Amino acid sequence: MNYWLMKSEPDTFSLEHLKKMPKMTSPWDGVRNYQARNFMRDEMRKGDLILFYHSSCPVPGCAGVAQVVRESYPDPSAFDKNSPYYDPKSSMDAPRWMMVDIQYKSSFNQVISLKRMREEPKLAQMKILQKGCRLSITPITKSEFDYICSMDQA
DNA sequence: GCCAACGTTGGC
DNA sequence: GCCAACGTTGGC
Repeated sequence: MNYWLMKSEPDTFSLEHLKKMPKMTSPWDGVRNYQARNFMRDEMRKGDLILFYHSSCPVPGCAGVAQVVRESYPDPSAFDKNSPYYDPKSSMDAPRWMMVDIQYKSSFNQVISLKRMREEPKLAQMKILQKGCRLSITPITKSEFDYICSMDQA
């Protein structure tokens, strides 16, 4: 099993939005970055656990946990001319963009802020903390995942 | 709103 | 294939 951190802007799609969806599942569409696509296409497996991270908001940080429930398939928003994620270079025959479906698991009692994460030497290797990292999906280790979950009790 | 950092594009 | 220009991300 793998562990991931996935960023979302809560104004657009928050963990609460995911929780309120029927069946608490949602397609993770609109990713238009090759590295992030490759992670979804090649490495994400059903059952993988996800730290759901809120970015571009008053308190950026980890809001809770979600899980991969469907492995990668073509992102239909790339075919939709009316979608902001439309990409004319992606076709049904040769889909360029892939996505997965994720499901709500749990919310932390309080957001584990980016500020707190930076103060933890054990988390220093996380890509999200590296200067200039803009990747919306990054792999994390089980120990990083577990450690952040444990910070919720502290 | 600013701006550093990064990915993508496109001319050559 | 290089690289300058551009657009986007995201913390502050």
